[in-house]
Amino acid sequence: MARPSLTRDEVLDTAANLVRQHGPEALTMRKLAAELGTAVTSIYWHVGNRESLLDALVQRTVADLGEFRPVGRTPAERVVSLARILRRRLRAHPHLIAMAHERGLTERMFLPAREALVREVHAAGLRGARAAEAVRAVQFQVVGFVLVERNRERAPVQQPAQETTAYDDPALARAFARPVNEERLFVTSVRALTRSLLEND
Amino acid sequence: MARPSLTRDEVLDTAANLVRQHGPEALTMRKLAAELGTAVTSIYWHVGNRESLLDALVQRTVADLGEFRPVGRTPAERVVSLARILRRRLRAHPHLIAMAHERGLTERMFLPAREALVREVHAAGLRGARAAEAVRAVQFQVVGFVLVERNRERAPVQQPAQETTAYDDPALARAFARPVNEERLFVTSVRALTRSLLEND
DNA sequence: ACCTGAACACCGTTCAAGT
DNA sequence: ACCTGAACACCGTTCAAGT
Repeated sequence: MARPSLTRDEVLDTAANLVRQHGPEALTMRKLAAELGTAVTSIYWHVGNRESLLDALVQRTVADLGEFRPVGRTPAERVVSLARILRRRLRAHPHLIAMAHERGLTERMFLPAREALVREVHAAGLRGARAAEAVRAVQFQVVGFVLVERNRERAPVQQPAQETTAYDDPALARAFARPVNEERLFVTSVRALTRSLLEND
Repeated sequence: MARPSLTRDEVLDTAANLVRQHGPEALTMRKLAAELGTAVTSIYWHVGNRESLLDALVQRTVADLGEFRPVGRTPAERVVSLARILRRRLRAHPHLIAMAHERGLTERMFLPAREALVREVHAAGLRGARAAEAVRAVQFQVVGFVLVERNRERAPVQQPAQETTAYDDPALARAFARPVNEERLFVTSVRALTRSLLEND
């Protein structure tokens, strides 16, 4: 006993815990079964297979990202604030990003913020296809940035990358030698992109 | 016989072929050994293990990306052209992007283009830390975009994503319903980012 | 220096059988 | 409707033994 009846939610919860603590590669059907105190095969009845289990995990997490309340006085400022919120929320689930990416669910990750972004782009005076393109540009930018950034974190040695070229610009060489300030680079990038996109020329 | 002596390069070549034809997940040590006509364990002598084999594959491919010759009259135009070249080269190796990413080698992918980018940013009048930041912003943008884009291609059903919200902008709703024109979105994004970054204000 | 087969410790998944 | 154990078809890797 001690196991009244296995539910799909229980499977998902336990799986989510395993992922949170040891990463997605540690989530094997057999370990999960052990954790749940059931036979491996029981899991299959509830979630189909490993792939759809991970899919479900990603979807649940993305759905839980919460609401997006922008701050700032101009639409551009508010877009930047939305980007920062989305980045922070995604980074709060360290494994989500890679998991969603590996499962082809990257796009899902920026859907929660889309509505809020549309509102700001509208406020800036863009409509129709032009507005949609601006929203998509920001979405690709934010999610792409977070993907690259997360990747750098778990990157290996981070070799100096044969910094042979001198560039005739010592300050630039020093800047490249320093580690990247990601928050700063992110804000600079999003601000630069947004400024151009929201210009009504 | 028929196998005079196994070399590291031969292992890498055959592995690269397997990946090109069937994707990285099809590259198992056992299949590779069968393809090579050797014992599985021989491979280990030459390349260490599966992980470093894939690392070597990524590095070799990235090193083969070739030179970057920008076109255009203004630095901004030339930066955009560099971004397009890099994107095209990366997309020419469909599995490279995901492989590099999964291995924490994402950063490697944009090193070949860095030197050329620095030149243009210098030509635009930026120096030092400011120039380095502009280069990095473009690099993150390009690689992030390609990551997101590649991911969308192998994405599942591409569910309409509960397009419940009406937005009060039918043209925008239609734009979101249409598939993304990625080349166009890419150029728009890079151009927008570059324009702001290269402004000397 | 290079190659081998056997063995270990894992996987995900299927399926017939149980209650 | 739900759970089980046994079995299948894979993996990557190690290691002692060969030449």
